[in-house]
Amino acid sequence: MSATIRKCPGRPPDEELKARRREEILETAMHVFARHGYQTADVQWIADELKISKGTVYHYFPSKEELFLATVDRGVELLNQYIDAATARRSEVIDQMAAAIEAYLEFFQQHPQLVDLLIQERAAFRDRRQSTYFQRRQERIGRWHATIAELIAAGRFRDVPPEKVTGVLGDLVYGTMFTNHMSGRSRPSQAQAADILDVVFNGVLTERERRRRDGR
Amino acid sequence: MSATIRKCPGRPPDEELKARRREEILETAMHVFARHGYQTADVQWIADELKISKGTVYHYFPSKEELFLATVDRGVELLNQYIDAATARRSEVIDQMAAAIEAYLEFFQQHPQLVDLLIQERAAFRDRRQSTYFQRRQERIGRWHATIAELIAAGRFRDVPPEKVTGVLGDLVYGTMFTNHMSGRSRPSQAQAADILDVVFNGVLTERERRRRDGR
Amino acid sequence: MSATIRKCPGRPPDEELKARRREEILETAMHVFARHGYQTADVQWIADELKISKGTVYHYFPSKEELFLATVDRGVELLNQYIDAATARRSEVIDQMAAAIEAYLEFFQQHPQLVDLLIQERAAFRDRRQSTYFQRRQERIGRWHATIAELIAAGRFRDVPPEKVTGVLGDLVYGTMFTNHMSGRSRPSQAQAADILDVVFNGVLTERERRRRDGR
Amino acid sequence: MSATIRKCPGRPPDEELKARRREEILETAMHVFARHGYQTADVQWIADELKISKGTVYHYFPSKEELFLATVDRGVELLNQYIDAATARRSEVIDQMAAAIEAYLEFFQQHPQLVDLLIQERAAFRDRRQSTYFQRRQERIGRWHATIAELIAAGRFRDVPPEKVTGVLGDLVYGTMFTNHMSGRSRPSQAQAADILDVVFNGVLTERERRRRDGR
DNA sequence: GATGAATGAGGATTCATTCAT
DNA sequence: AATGAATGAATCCTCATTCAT
Repeated sequence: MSATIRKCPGRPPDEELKARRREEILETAMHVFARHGYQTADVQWIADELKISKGTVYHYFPSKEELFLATVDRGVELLNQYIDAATARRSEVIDQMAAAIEAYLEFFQQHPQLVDLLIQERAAFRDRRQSTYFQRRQERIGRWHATIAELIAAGRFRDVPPEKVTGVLGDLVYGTMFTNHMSGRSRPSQAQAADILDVVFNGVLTERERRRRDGR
Repeated sequence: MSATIRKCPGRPPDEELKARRREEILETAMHVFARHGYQTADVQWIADELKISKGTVYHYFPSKEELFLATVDRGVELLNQYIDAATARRSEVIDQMAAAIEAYLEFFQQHPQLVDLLIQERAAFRDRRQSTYFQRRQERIGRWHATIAELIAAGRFRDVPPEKVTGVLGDLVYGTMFTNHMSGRSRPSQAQAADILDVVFNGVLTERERRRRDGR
Repeated sequence: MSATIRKCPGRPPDEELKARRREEILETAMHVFARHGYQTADVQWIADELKISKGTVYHYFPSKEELFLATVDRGVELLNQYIDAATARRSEVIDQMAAAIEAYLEFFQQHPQLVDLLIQERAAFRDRRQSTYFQRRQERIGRWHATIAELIAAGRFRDVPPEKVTGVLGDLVYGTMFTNHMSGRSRPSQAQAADILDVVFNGVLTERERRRRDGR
Repeated sequence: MSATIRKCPGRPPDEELKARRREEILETAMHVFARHGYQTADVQWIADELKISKGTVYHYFPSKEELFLATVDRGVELLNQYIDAATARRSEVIDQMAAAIEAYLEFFQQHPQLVDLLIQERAAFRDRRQSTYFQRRQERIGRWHATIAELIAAGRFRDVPPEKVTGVLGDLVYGTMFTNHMSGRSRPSQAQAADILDVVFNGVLTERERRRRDGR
């Protein structure tokens, strides 16, 4: 299959098998780590579930720690891909923003394990590692700043610093997602997204009250 | 601080000492559990820091687990007391709401260990226990529903379900607090509270855009 | 039992028990390490032989490595004490020298485990540690240099550098002891000492040959 | 041996290549085992250093143990060849004896790994195997007994049992060589040989003292 | 022949908990 | 009550060896 040039004798390294195995291990590891926690989870359990030996797991990942971190990386990567896909289906910017929020909540509802992985990451690597989630968030937030700046220029958003908007919205979806899972709340993600957007777009004050407060 | 001159003979049944010891242990446990995590933290470390023996810790708490949970309970209790005190200082309802949000963020900024305790609680007792934080939140949220209903009745808040408001606000402050600590963000809690209130009270849309969307 | 001043309540640390246990563990460890080798030996085996738990062994020694090194130290210490005791029983210097050699060989014949400990030490800690044996040898060799200088001054030893004599003799007894154990040779230590002394004192050449060679 | 049809085209049954490979593996194994010890050394490391696969190593040697023992054998064989070559260059018997001692010390100074191999052999195979070194020594010692008997007959050596002389000399060079490496002593092997021969040939006592002692 | 993948037994160390004093 | 000693279950990782290709 692989068209790699081999020296001559010997079993050729099967790159495809390697990638498949890696993926299988990561998938299983996600469930195991999410269910039992990083510390409690035994690498043996992951091996057992895949019907491979513990040694094989260590063949693909040098340590339990690396395996865990790769699992988190993969989770966050999948999340971002999901959001990007959803966003790409809309043309209008405000629609894109709404789609992103909805996709975000939806993804976590479909993959609740990721929430626990994020918690485990912090719990176990508190001082050794900056959160994968926030690292990626940092890399991706810029584009939304630009979008909001456009909306302000177009007179559609109030003239507030774009960082204020992304900050509040980011914290809000993050808090919503966490609260969902830690409190066992289950509401359709569409409805949740709608609530968020209603409040953040329109505010909760009546127009009268808003004017009254402006006047102060 | 403690003026106890204790010596061997004839000790009175000193219930107060007992309570003080318990409190000291909880205080130390909070730091140790927050810094090292529930699983990693060694009961010996807590004993060492207090210059008592491990056996003594087990005198006051039947197990590491109970000690940890008591530590979390105490943390959440202190948080709520802090919020209540701040709220009590205002008479106007909207001001109270603002004060509560500010106090919430302030408390966690002053006691970042509590954030980690909440994470550890979930990480370690994922399926055995409902989160202390959300349990208490549940008990306390009702009063805010009433408040908001009043504000709606008074024409100051738009007529949306009070649960929508508390839901969004609760998730938002929770997410803000978590993000602060997990991403290392440090912004004065007053400014953060102001941002939150500006967005949630006034929304981000301009009046023109809001009308446009209403028309749709 | 122990007259130590105790702070107040609590079980007093039993220093005597502690020392006894340490000694017991070291004694057992010597046999186990000598028989099975450092790497192969399981700390559990030492615990089993003493009918204590592995945890207890780790209570007294922080690691297998430290336990092993303490075992070697103790062995070399006992060797030196044995030699010193034998030497002290003689008044004449040449007799003392002979006694030291005999005691040296005797000790190793009685405690063959120590030979293996020395080998294991080198085998396992080749580059991390200078040999305990040679460290102590270094500290103790000086006194023999002085003795030999006296013998030369008294016209009893030929005028050769004392280091040459201690060097050759040291290497010779070391080699003899090692050879005994590595080749399974068993000869009474007295006879061996006599051979060594005969050769080193008198040389192997006949007087005629010696003169012939001097004349060259 | 196996008559398997080989894919890669027309390689001759190259027995020479096979021998060369074996030799390369032994050479590398010597360094690796000497540096890291038998137990610690990983067969993978040997393979890595040779840029071959672990499987190939197992092609040439059935087990780690056999590989190690072959390595020791080769080392002792080279030692003996070196000594024989040096001895062969002298015609006079006492000169041959001196040359053998010098060559012995020289070889170990040039191949310090062999010392560690000998130690490792004992450390790891304490009770399973008699030392390769002493086995070969046993086979070769006879010729020296004959030589010494001749020297005694010729009136050049004192009339002592030849075994006493070979015993003391053998132990002495062995001890010297070990001490060199275990204590980090570095002295030119010629000087060391000279010291050994001076003491063993002439003894350390003065003639007067020798007579005094004979008279006792 | 040569290789890379897979295996799984084996061992040091930790630490919550118990208990005698 | 307080202490320190003792316990032993629990778990990560290594690595010699086998084997399919």
